[in-house]
Amino acid sequence: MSSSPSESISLPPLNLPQGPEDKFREFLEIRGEKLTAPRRTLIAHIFAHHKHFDADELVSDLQTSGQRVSRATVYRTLRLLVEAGILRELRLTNRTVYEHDYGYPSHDHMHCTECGTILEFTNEEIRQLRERMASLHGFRASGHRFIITGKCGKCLRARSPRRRLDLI
Amino acid sequence: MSSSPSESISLPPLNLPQGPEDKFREFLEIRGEKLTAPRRTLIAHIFAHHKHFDADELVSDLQTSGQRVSRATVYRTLRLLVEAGILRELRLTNRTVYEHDYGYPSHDHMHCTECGTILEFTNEEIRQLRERMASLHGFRASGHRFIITGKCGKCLRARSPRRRLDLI
DNA sequence: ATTGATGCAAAGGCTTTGCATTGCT
DNA sequence: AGCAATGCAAAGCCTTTGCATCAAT
Repeated sequence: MSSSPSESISLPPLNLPQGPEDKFREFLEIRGEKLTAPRRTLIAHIFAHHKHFDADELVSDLQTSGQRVSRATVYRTLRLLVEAGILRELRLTNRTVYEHDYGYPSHDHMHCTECGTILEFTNEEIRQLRERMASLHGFRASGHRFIITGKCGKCLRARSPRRRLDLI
Repeated sequence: MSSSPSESISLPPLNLPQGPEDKFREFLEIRGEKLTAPRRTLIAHIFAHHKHFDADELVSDLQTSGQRVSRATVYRTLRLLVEAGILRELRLTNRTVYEHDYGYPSHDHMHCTECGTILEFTNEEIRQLRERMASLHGFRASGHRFIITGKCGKCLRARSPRRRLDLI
């Protein structure tokens, strides 16, 4: 068996100079806003796991774990966390998911159109390419999205099962 | 004055072995479906201009030009055109736009977060990188999205106007 | 006290769908 | 005739917003 996970493959975290909550507090303070209880609940929850999630999953996960934050607040807070550079928003074909940004190495994604798995990978060339292309066109890049779509190994194997007997 | 256009910069079209309508007819025939009058209206309209557009623009552009196709049919047809590989769907931050795919060279995008301009560019390395990354992770790539976000030259100039007098 | 945050429910976009009607082949 | 497409209006998602209430400084 390979060790390939099924939902989202993580990269090793960076060493955090400060936790995401601190970072959020700082962000809010600058804008004269507050790190309230619901917001802390959310950030704690989000950083307890490393996975891609959408707003709805967040709401129901919270409910499951006994906590509760209103849907409106979840949406409002997600937006803030993205603005703060703590979460990154990823618009996939069917849904919008979020992932950790702060304290996590920059990376790109492969998205399996079959099972929905999101795989993360890093490659330095992409950023270089982006800078090169941007300056070539008078652009100043602030970010990029590079998403490879296709089928993951698991789905490829499932679809064309290449039975053992054929190999005899 | 530079020659930079404002809405979407086009690449030179490829030589079409068959027109987009033929391609669509072929696609539909295989599925036992029909190239009807509304569908022809749509495809003619879409390929009359080369620009990025969203569903709503398409509806109103049609109305302006006296033609009329119901919103439902527009949505249904757009979906078919994407399935047929004739249009490509691009999910930007705020809206979903479509662009010509069939008969048009493959390319990537820069998206100005300031004015919304979409700029197209080609670069061979991206595809190679994509294949390399995919096989490295047991993936079979079927496509990719590479969107560089930032500010276009025009907006950069507008923001920091660097007045002529300063240069004297 | 004052300012912002929360929760609720309502409102909004955008997109899809059920269904009766129309139109091809 | 028979099957699929259209148009309309209604329904569905997901997300945002108005507003009264609550909380924290």
